[in-house]
Amino acid sequence: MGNTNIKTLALALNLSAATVSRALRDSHEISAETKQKVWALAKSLNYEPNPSASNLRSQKSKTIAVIIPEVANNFFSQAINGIEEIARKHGYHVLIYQTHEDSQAEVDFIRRLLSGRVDGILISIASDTSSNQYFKDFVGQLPIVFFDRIFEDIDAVKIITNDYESAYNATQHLIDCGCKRIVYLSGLGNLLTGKKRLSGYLDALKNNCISFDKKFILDGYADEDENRREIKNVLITQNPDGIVSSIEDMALPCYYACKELSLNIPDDVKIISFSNLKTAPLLNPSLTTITQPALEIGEEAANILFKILNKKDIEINETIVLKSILIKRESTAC
Amino acid sequence: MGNTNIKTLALALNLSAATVSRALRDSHEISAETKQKVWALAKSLNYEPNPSASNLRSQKSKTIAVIIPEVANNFFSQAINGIEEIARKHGYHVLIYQTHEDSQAEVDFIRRLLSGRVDGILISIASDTSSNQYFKDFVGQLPIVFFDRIFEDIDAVKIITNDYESAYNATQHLIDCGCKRIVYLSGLGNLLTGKKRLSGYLDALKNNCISFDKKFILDGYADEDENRREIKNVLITQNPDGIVSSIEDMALPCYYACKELSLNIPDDVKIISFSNLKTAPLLNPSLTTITQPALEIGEEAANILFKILNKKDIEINETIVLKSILIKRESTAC
DNA sequence: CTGTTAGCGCTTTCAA
DNA sequence: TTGAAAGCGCTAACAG
Repeated sequence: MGNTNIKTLALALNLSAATVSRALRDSHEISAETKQKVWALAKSLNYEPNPSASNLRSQKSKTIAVIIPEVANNFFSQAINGIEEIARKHGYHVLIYQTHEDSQAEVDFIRRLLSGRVDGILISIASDTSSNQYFKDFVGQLPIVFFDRIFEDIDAVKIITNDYESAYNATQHLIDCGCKRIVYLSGLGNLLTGKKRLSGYLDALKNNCISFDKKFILDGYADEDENRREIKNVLITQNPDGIVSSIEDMALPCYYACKELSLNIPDDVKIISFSNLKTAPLLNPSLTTITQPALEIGEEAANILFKILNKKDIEINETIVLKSILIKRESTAC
Repeated sequence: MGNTNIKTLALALNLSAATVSRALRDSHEISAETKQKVWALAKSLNYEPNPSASNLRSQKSKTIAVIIPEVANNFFSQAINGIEEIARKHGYHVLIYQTHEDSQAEVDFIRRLLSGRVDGILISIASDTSSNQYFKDFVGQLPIVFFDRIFEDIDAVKIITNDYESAYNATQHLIDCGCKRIVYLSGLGNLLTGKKRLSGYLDALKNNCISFDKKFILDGYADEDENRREIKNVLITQNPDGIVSSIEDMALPCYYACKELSLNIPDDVKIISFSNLKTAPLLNPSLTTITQPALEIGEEAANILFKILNKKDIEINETIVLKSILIKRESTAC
């Protein structure tokens, strides 16, 4: 909108547009004197280069896209924070796209982004996404880094957390606290994340010779009221003394359900949940949490993307695993 | 990146670039037959128009910028959610910029955005921002809508919440519950938001003839540990029976401080806080909250911006006030 | 060290 | 209904 452009500057200084352009980019083939004059005028006129023109010419957008299920989510908003930080350092701009777990929206976003609007993509795939076929087609067209919700067999860098281990440790923690009947609140079942967490839970049970009934597993992720009813039902019929919640959104209805049934937490039932709600364990010490390093995941993902953009050599289908933090209760066990 | 462009299509179809361009935009001066051919080929080749070229030519970016203090904040992430939603509906893209409360960063972002990178800006100003002079200069250069953290005397649309009323009601609520010594945890003191909240608190005290000591007001927003220490000190020296926290980040250290001093909440001290942590009042019923309609604020702000962009007539310095929700405890009072 | 020229991909007169 | 041509603002060969 600032209507001063290179031509304006060139005209005012009796220089050619090319010289002005070079001076602005601090080219070594321009005299110090000329540079000073150009910079001074540019500054006084609040000149800002037109990005469309520059991008069109250079075939670079200085912009990356972040495609995620939701912004208003503790994990993703922290990840964006990290991403934005790193992008800023590199002088890049950050576009945000929410899929709301809709894989069709996801595909549409990506297709539109293949037009040169961005130089690279950071993505955490929708839970709804069933096939990686589409992704396989477009990986290679544009630098892309998957984070948290990834495809396992795709030719791209992936950043994940140690979900199997975390779920295993969480379950082991409950077992160590004396739990015998441990219910698992499932979520993101389609995704690797969800599968790994489930395996961790199952293996911990198995390795401790704790009996397991498939009724201990409750699939969720519908509406909250329904989840609460379902959980209540499990609490009544299975009478668990421990609960592992694989997603934050299930922990809360679980908490309510316990209250409704006058089950004391953690005396009657111990709850442990994956959650990036920083304050959860503090506001309510009975809710032990496994927290993913969301900020670091965002930073790492962005750093890798910029390495790729800068053509530093990168193992192109490297998988980087960061560690979640298990926050236990301070005082009494669990 | 998709290297098919209008020229490719034109060549393949024995048409001119102009005709293809018109066909793609469904111009009425192109025959149905030609349009079909163009569309078919475009689809089969996954053609996507190059936005830089299109933007350069049309002087429109189909992009808006959101400038906020932090993404990883319950209020702002929900607001972004609303903004992204509306932008999507209009076929617009959303750029995110975090100021981290640094007004210099804020100014830098805006200056760079005046280059045509975006068609409009949605902003919630940094608490650090002292003067609106810079903003006065650039308002008018680019459509801009202020939300939540605004300048009062600036010639632009502003979306805010009823902060005075909310703080007044919150304080009144505590008074109705029998509180006599009500401490106020301050934040965002530079901003209108902070000032209004403080006034609401003060007026409620005054109108109820409740004694007030300036020691009842605690300024915060440094590091959390220090806040906790300060609050602890106030709890000891002022012996309050009620606390109004003007920001979410002060409520938590306040909660800790009470615990450390073995003060029972809400029996000894009742806490009420501004907060967009959806689960706060549920995880811990003793923490009553005033919740801003963050999603709606985002939607409203974006809607107004698009009205401006579409040149619908808009009262250019209209101020829209949305209402916060006071979530009281379900069971016993306060 | 600086200028001339061409062109990135698209849209839009203007002319046919 | 279609085409030719110009130009958005910037950059990069190439020439001097």
